Amino acid sequence: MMPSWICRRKFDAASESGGCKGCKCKKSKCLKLYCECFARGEYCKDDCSCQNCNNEHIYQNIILEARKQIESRNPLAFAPKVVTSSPEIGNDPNKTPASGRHKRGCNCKKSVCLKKYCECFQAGVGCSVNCRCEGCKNTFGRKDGSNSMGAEAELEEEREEREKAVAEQKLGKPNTLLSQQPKHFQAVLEEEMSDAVGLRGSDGSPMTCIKTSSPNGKRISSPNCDLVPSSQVARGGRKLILQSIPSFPFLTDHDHP
DNA sequence: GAGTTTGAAACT
DNA sequence: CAGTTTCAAACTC
Repeated sequence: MMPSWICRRKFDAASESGGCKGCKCKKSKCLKLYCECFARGEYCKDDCSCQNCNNEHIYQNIILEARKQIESRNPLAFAPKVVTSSPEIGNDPNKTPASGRHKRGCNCKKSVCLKKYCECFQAGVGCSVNCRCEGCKNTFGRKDGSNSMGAEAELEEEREEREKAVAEQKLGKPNTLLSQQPKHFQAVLEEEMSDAVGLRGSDGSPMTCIKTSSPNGKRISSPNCDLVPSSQVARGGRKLILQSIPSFPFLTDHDHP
């Protein structure tokens, strides 16, 4: 039987779009971040068509080992990738997920951040200064914050592009683009999120959080930057609260740093 | 449905 | 740690 907590997206946020389709892993045994289920902190499920899957309840120990290994490499590997703004946005047509940002940013070169290869676009958020993308055209927001055209024309163009992109996504497969992040991975903001998720102050100047960058350009944001300092109060008195990140339930019980 | 493209993740 | 390989999703035909 499948525990009810598995793949909540299937039952709530993505219930309309069928966004949670399950993985199709063949070689990773669903024990690496390549596996979407594993990466989300979920067991594989009936929808999956994976092979040699070890991401099942009966392999708890194996999963635990795999997680430890991955976390040893990147402690934030299972942290939410995207910090979205408050849930109410989903109900407000005037607001978009672009208010959120992908924490590590993307590294797109050819997709110009207009396809779901782009993690930012896929999550329905704009690119940010965290991104190292080339030719960014992310319709949810570009990393250069390009409002150079200024004004409403730009906004209108972006809106059209976004709608077009969303429509295209919807045509073939169910669109997960705008689906909510798993609720257990969702960040909640009190008041409003600062621009670019704490990367900029209200005056647009860079925040003081330190971003480290690893070789090959991959960045690992500092915990202070990602999770907001202990005060949890960003400049301007805005407060960011990351909700708990319970991945595999059995792991959260006794496997927590 | 099969094959290709893409970029993250993993590896050396 | 920079470069390369592997991987699976997204995409195209």
